[in-house]
Amino acid sequence: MEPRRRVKLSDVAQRAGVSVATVSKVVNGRYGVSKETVAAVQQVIDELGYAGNLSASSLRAQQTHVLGVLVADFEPFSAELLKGAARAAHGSGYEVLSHSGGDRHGWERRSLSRLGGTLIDGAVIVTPTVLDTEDIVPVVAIDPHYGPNRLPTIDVDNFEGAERATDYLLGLGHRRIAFLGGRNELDSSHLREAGYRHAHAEAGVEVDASLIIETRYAPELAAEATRELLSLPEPPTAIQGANDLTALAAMEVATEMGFDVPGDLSIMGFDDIPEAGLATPALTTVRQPLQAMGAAAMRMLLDRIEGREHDAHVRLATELIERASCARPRG
Amino acid sequence: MEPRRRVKLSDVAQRAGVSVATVSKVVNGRYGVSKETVAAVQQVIDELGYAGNLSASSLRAQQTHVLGVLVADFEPFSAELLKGAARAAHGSGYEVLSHSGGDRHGWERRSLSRLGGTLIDGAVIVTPTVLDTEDIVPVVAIDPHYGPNRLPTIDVDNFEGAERATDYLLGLGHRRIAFLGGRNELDSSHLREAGYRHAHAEAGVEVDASLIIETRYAPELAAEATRELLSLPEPPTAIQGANDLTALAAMEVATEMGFDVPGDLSIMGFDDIPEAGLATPALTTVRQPLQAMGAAAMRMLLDRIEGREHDAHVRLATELIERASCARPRG
DNA sequence: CTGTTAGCGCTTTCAG
DNA sequence: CTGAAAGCGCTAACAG
Repeated sequence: MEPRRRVKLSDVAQRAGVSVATVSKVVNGRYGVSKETVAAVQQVIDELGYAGNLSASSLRAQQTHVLGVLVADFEPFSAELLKGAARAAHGSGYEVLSHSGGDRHGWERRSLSRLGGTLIDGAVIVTPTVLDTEDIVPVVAIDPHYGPNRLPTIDVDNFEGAERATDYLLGLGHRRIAFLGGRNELDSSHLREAGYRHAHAEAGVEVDASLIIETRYAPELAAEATRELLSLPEPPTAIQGANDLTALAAMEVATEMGFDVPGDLSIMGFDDIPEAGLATPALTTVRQPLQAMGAAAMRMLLDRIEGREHDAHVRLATELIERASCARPRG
Repeated sequence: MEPRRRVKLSDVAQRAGVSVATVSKVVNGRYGVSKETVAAVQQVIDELGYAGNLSASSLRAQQTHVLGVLVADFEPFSAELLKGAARAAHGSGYEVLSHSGGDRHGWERRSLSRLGGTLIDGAVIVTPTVLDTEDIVPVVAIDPHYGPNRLPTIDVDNFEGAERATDYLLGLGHRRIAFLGGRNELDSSHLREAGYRHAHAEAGVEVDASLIIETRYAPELAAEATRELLSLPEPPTAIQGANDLTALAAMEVATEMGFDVPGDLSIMGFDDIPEAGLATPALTTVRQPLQAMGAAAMRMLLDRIEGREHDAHVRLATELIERASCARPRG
């Protein structure tokens, strides 16, 4: 079968012997069309398998009943959030469309400009870094740059989560704990490092500054940093990653270099993406309830759009998930 | 800051003192604009943070450089495929947009009609059931209804994968193996059941027809079926699910009912979604290389669109992943 | 109740 | 090299 032409409103109109306006009314369930006409038009719609063109209708209509989940990239973290957001949208009468803006700076603003106002009626934005204010359409942020800001926000207590993780390592007896930082301009990243430092301070353990390296959440940089760390005259006995992907990269390098995890080196993550539990050894980490966060964000967006009251900021609890990548240091 | 108005092409044109046509040319890098004009316009674009409206441009232009990944729903299976597809699109010059059509019948055709031709230049469609032919825009199917059909397709050998899984159970000594089927109208589902039957035949073990129940890949139906199965006078000693979600639902019910998995009952899945490895006990299953399948589909789509030669059908290998949910039957 | 008309924001001939 | 004008497919007044 040759690539078929898309069937459009005018095709339906012509076949049904009515105007496009009438068909449009039928499609959108507007009043002011006789039962007979509705039936006749509907019949043709079914025959032809007509489904409205989203670009065209969104350009003209004020609402599309499509909500966006805007992410920098489809990686495990955002994929989990997406699952949760989609679940929360079920039965709401809204469809969900997810757009990956590509990692470049300003992706969130760009995505929003390109889709907002026409294509989507609102958006959940995952980890925006330059956007701190409502813009074009209703927006809810997950784990944004500046912590609770002018955007309705879903996040977790990053400080407390990281602190607890460090405490755990300290409690195991570690005294040289490296920290593979994220991106310092990100609030969540900053807070995780602060939690790490605070736990040390509380325990009266001094932090060796050379053990803190910024890896920008990039696995390659984390791998490189780990190589350096483990080549030190006095290597750390534990590595805490600013997120799971970072920790997992560290684990891979450590294993390659012949270190036994957790025998020679303990590794701690943050996020609890599915890959964390699947790693060998399974990664001990701080769980963010990602799907619940995605769902909460979607619910909040729906509340905004439909004019319901809602909190401006929802903070969910983290949980330390003890698996197999941390143990007491040797000796 | 009050909800800002979207900045449009005409705003840029006005501010730069040129026509919209000229701005459009600059935005799209068309020839026939003087260097000075380009620079001036570009400056205004940056100042205003202009980013073209996707609906509008897609309506007029023949290409959007956006590719769709069309799914019925964002669940673990499609989320994995999406990760792989997105990875393969990196650096291709195409953005990816994923749309969840909602589970209703005909979602794939509807999604394609709504987005195809205007919004997206091509699509990867996950598990289409009614679409078997090219339509509007280039399409690649992952695990479609009718097996290798007229659509370029990515899949795995479902028959062989299921057969191997059943063999494994048979090899462990199981003789009463229940099969929680998927949707019989789906080719992959059909083949998995056929593999299950064939393994029995080869081993000379008769299949008890009352042990085969169609659960339509719905966890609730799988749960119900499991309850019935385990209430039988002579319950099965193993349950093989048509997919992981089904198997996981069975595991949950079995555990609730006081059965020890794998002590009293072995459970086998299919797919190896992340949740399979994370379950307790970890699910033994047949792995489909989901991310690789998503990536292969995206590469094939890119090949089609850019006019490169490519295979019409790529079949990837499955692998039996032995984890902890299967053991020898008691006695 | 139905059709005509005027755009939505943008791209693309086609004149100037 | 630049701009005026004609739509892409659809919706929303507004007449009839």
